[in-house]
Amino acid sequence: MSRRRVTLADLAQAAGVSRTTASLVMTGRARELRISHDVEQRVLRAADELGYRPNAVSVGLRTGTSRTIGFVSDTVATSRLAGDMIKGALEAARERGVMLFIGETEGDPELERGLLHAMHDRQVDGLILAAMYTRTIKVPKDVGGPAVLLNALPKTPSDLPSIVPDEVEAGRAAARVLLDAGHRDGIYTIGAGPALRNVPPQSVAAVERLVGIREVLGEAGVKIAGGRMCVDWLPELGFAATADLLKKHRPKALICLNDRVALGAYQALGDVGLDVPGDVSVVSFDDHPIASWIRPKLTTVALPYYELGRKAVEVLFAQMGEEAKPGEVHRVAMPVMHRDSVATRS
Amino acid sequence: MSRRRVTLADLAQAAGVSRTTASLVMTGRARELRISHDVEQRVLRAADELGYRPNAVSVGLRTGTSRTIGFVSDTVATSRLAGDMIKGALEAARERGVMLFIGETEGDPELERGLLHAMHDRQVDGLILAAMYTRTIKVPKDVGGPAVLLNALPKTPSDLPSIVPDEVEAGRAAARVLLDAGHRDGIYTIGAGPALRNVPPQSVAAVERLVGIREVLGEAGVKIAGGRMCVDWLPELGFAATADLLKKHRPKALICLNDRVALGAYQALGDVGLDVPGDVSVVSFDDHPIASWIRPKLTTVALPYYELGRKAVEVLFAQMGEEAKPGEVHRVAMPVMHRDSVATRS
DNA sequence: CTGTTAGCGCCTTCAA
DNA sequence: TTGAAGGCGCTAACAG
Repeated sequence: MSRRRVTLADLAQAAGVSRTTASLVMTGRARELRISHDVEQRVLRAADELGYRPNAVSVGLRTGTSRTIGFVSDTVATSRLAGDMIKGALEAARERGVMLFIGETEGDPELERGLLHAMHDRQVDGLILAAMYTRTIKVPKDVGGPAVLLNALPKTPSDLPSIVPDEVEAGRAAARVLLDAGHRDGIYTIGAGPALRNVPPQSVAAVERLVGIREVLGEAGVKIAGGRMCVDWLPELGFAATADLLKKHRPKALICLNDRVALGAYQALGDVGLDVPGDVSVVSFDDHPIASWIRPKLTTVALPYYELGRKAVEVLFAQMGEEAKPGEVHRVAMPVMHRDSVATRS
Repeated sequence: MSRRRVTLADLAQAAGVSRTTASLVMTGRARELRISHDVEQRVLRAADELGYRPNAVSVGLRTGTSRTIGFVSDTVATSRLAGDMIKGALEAARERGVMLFIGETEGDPELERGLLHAMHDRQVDGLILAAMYTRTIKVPKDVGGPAVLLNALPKTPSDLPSIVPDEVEAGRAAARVLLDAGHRDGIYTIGAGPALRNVPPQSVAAVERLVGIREVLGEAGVKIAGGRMCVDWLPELGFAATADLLKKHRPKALICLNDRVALGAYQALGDVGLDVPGDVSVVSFDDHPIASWIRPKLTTVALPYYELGRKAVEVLFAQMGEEAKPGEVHRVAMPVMHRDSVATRS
């Protein structure tokens, strides 16, 4: 018994019609072209029995379309945080009957060129250019065809739409969490700030979060008491920064610029016998898995990875369908995860 | 200026040769078929100038091969731990000039069928069937063509090769770490054990790790003092299990069945004022990122995700090339990450 | 050594 | 309402 795929010709023969007719029926244009109901059923039945499936490669060659999009990232696929971004993209793609190619550039322009070529060679219908952490990227010039930037903004003006988390609003939300809990003083930032220039290099998240924080606090007439910057948002550095802060100050609330930093802060706080949230409230950003693993569970403003991924393919499809507004920036809301690290002050 | 892709015909015309000749040159068979050096150079130059790239879709249709493999997982792509698996596969694929389709089944057989179809429709050259955590899976029967199981073993005998971490050896290694540090008693397991039947359902890792642990300890004439099982390896459950253990016992060493469990154990130990590793040594498995974030840094036997991914495509290619031994199981070594959670006993 | 010819499987005018 | 024919871009026999 032959394992060869059944082709349209096989199907046509089995149904006793021409290939054209079979094709028409299979592409759902039987009604439109007024093919007899009888013939239509015959074809459909034969297709079912033979297990006919159109060869996507052939269709691709013929139509120039592949129902495939490429997901190219610096290293997002491997980022433990951002697998959800792919998951979101994957699901949105599946809903549209589209497959996903993935590739990583490792930040190497040479690799990036190669990948983009390999994808174009395979006639991808569109491209998602993703970054592991939110930042500005240099848009490769050989992006032929529809593309969107995911978790990234173009370094130089570009027509490509961007999908990014709404970090400014997240900053506002974090500040509001503290305000709502009655905090008015003794608020310090860890990881960046308190001034806008004290941010890790390249990090748009840092400045935008800070902007939001300062805005809401400012409106409420509350001053940030101080802060410590970390060149990288790692637990060790968060620990060091917090330990250093504690040498001179007794904070009542910490806004950590992300969860890994917060983990370090927890450790430093613990070392000097300060209780979270009894003595010090902590808010953070990202909603990394550890946020709900550490004790007390961390109240944090979540990075909406899954939604970002979904949105990317939605925008990409809009892009592919009509002409979209060039360079539009889509901001995805960052939800607050209320947990146990913030105490109410009277 | 036309943006149309340069075709072989264009190239042939520009070089003043036939399409065949151009094709021969471009596929590197000029030497073999003794095409004049002069013509070869002319074609190569023209190709370079025109930026000719063969249309992979067309090649696919013609040759039936697509230089593409499919990576299908239950939900590994999104698993924060296992992004490295994809990364490994991605790199090994890139080295071979192959692209990766990815898809997730969410454990839904219906989705799985659909995905497999979609991939076959696109003529993938091979399939990687991956699981998020090591376990036995039901091999779908419509896997036409070469395929390998990644981080999974077939539930019923199958011809497909498997690539899995060498958990038994990992268990041995963990036990040796303790033995080498002079531990001879007061050793408890957390997450599973001490008996082989006390394991979370479905988890092959649990039983294999336990087997290795018991083997080495047994050989050294050391008895496991006791243990606590967790139905799922989560920090909370690790905490609860350890706290419960501490009500009755004073362990000198803990073998946690994975890092998340170990995190919970740390918390429980801390609560009763026990110091790691001063009072209690801790070894664990997985090398989750938190292992190096918590204090003291956790000594753990690493899950070789990256290597697993690489190996999967290596085996897949071997599979595609020659006939491989059916059903072979490839075990990838799990390296010990020596850190600070184990103290030497005199 | 190089060119001609014939498809791979499908879709799409154009005729019948 | 259906069929025949051509071609997407490429490779592989087979001639010359």
